[in-house]
Amino acid sequence: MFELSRNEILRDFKIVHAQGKSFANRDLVVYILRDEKFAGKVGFAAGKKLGNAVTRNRVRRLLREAYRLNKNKISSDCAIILVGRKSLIDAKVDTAIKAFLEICRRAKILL
RNA sequence: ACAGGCAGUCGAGGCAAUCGCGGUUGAUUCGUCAGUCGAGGAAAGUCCGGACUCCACAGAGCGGCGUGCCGGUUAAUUGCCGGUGAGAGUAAUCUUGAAGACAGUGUCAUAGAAACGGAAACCGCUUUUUCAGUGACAAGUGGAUAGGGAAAAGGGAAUAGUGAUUAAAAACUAGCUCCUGCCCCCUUGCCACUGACCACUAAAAAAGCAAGGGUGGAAAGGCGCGGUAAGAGCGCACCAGCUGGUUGGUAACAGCCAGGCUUGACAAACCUCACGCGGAGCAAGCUCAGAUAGGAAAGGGUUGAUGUUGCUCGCGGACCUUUCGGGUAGAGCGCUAGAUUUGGACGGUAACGUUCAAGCCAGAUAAAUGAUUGCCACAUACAGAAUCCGGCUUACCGACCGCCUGUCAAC
Repeated sequence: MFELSRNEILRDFKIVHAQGKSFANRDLVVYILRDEKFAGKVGFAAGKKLGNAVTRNRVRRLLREAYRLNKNKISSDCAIILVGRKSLIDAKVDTAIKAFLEICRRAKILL
């Protein structure tokens, strides 16, 4: 029930990024697009500003974990992109989860 | 013990539980379940070299690029190993971009007289000439003085004669002697003036010098003795360099002998010489599927489109460019069993090679290693595979092991 399989991974980043609504706080940015075509898909990103490949990998894994543990609290009719920010580099999973849920509440996609 | 040098090893700290990810194997009631493997020494920078793929068969010349002591090693290299020269260090050891500067062209700022022409004279050293000064001195001229010689002249005494006769005297004459002594001559010292030559000093001119000073990164082999007017490889000894011979070494080179005496640096300036290099790169490239779909229009094309390297040749030989309107951007192969990993034996100083045994050790494609909790020694740097290997370079917390050198102490 907490799995994250291959076909849940988003491929069409450009469409979601361009057409989706964005929500942000101190720790992350979330793009949300309600579309049946991409329903239930998710993508994770970390820009080059965050640092080298190791730190970017770490941020992506944090986002992945935050989504994985909470995906059943979210409506599955939309595509989501999570983008990490600098404050997440040294953060623990708790802060990422808090930030993610806070944004979901604002976007009204919580079940 | 301290100081130093060389070479190497480890490194998401480990364990447990729960949730989760990629590959793969097996089972399956096709929902899943179980097993197993899963980032690095640099995965990095992309600086070299290859493998592999496509481009005639990978070709020729010019150009271009690279390399540059010698030998070896390798698939190959700007790598590595061994050696030589030079430099640094007491030493172990380290550094080295190390062909050619009498084939040519060029550069050497500032300073300095002069920066490669066998050049250049600023101070300086030396010779000659001219002029001036100083000193010393031969000599000359003049002056005063002293001594000597000679001696005009004067004077005195005595003598002789005349007088000169009886006897005498005055007077006269004579020479000798004595005294004074002009002019003249000689000598010594003194004073004044002149002063050849010599020495020194100053100036000017002409010539010689490359020793010394000074400038500079560098001043035309170094240093000493001789030599010289002063100097100079001008001569000699030693050292450095060059050329030739010879011995050793595969060679770089080293040793010895002889020679004439000597050639600045820069080639990471152009250049010369030798050797090497075809180009593009896994988004290479191949296959399948799919789309009204092997579209349409214009232009150029076998008198050569286009490709092959920048140019020329040679080779191949039918498409190419632009615009319009669309479509696909999915899957598989390439892709990980290899110049492979570990261990041993043998050969080699070594790099490395040969061989035997055992093993399989990431293969993703929005891209897999994470999260939480607890315990332990409590502390983690640089950092994340994308076709693969061999090197180089750079980054780095902390630790460990071995060998070697020097100093001190003890024996």
